Amino acid sequence: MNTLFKALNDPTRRAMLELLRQGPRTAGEIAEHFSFSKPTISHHLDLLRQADLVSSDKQGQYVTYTLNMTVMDELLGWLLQFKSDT
Amino acid sequence: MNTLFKALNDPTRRAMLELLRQGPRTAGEIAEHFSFSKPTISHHLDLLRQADLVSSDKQGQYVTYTLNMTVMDELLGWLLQFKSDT
DNA sequence: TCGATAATTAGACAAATGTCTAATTAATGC
DNA sequence: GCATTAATTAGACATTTGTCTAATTATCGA
Repeated sequence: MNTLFKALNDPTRRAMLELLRQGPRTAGEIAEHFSFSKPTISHHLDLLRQADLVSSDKQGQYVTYTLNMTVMDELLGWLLQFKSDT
Repeated sequence: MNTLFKALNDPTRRAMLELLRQGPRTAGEIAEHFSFSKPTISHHLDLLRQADLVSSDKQGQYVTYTLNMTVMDELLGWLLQFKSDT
């Protein structure tokens, strides 16, 4: 839960998730959408992966990142706990 | 959105929200539940207020904090955007 | 009016975070 | 084999964050 909120607590990473919503992308393709250096992008992607928000798959020299929704459900559950009994 | 995720990105603050789920509490009552100094608690409450996750009401020397769910709906909406078209 | 209580503000400080450049690893194609 | 390309790792650095103690503000009760 900690790593999840940590991963979400950055506008760039949230934008990455919204980009990946359109479908899997390689690290390079993701990097093109932002004006940060490749290592910075790589670092952000790493944090997203740590939170299990994305999965990565290496094919040749390319690494493709894919959105992983299952962990979002955990967040959804946490959130709904507040809505439950008002 | 930024202040919201920032506010949620701390276990103590999330625990505060869960505590307030049981009903409004004064700053002192909230402080009793944690082993941090009062100023630290006050600071956390301030961040929650900045994110509009809680509202504060001063009655005499006591300040009562109340959970405010409306902003959670914003987060819920952001979240559901991912669930929408899988 | 004054001491006690509730809470916040001010300021310091270590730890975590986001960014960069330089170096490294791994795969491709000639 | 070697230059090129994709991506990550390493390390540095400024900024932000979470915590503390000390000081301040505001209210209560006698």
